[in-house]
Amino acid sequence: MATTRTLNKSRQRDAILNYLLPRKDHPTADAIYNAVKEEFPNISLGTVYRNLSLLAELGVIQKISCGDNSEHFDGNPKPHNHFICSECYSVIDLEMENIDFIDTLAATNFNGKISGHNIYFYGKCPNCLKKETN
Amino acid sequence: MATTRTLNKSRQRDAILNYLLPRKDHPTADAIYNAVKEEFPNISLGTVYRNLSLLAELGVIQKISCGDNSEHFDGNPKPHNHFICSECYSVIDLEMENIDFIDTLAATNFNGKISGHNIYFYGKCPNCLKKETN
DNA sequence: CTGCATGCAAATCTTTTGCATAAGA
DNA sequence: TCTTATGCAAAAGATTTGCATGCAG
Repeated sequence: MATTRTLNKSRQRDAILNYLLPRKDHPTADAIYNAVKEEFPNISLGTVYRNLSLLAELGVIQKISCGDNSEHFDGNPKPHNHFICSECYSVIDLEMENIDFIDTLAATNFNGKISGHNIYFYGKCPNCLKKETN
Repeated sequence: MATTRTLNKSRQRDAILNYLLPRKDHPTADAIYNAVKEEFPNISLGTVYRNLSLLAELGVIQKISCGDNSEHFDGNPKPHNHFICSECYSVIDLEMENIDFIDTLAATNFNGKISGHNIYFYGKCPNCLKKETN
């Protein structure tokens, strides 16, 4: 049988979500922990991790692996593309036209089933680019 | 001044590289460690990590973050796209036509400098797909 | 009440690092 | 002999987990 998951209301989970949803950057669990701690001084890192995992599983938020050895979280669950700065590892949403047709291109000569993709563009972010010009 | 790096020959590094280069899968550092240990019973995990990082920096191999909380390594340094199974997390090379033009699409409305991209397609790998049909 | 959620600490896992020694040039 | 590489163990980070307790339904 399928796992039945009944969610109780939780002030902590709400706070985590409220913090993350309006953000444009993509904080780590630890950053979220430190932010939410201002409202809930006793909240624990474990709770933050548990809720972030839960929310990601439910598809309410996204988990992003950008290669700096810690997961980042994105309050926007809809598929979209990211830019990761090779220098400072900041993660930025890219607003670009839909290119889902690449799934079809990828499916050629592949025996598995492709259901989507994540694209990480890389290079230098506006900030690092500016610093460099100095 | 630029950092001058003089590489000595190293049997261990060669063994790591020889193990990785012909592979089609994308093992983790630990998997590589266990494999190379058969030839060098005394090799240490630290040495494996040090050499993998070094080789990745030199552009001889690639480091791949696929979201399972450990880095995978790809003996093919040339840009190409990967498929990651949502179920078993195996990482598979995709052979598909070049779609580098998406960099240009992504650069629209973006103030940073885009120098490339990594695409991770996801879905079910041939193996998991087969099991499911049973 | 009954079960889900939390806080806390300990445990895991992955990766990095310091240091004394070994190997390469 | 001088520098780079290694092995080992400890350290550092990130994430997970066990458990007793607290809160929601």
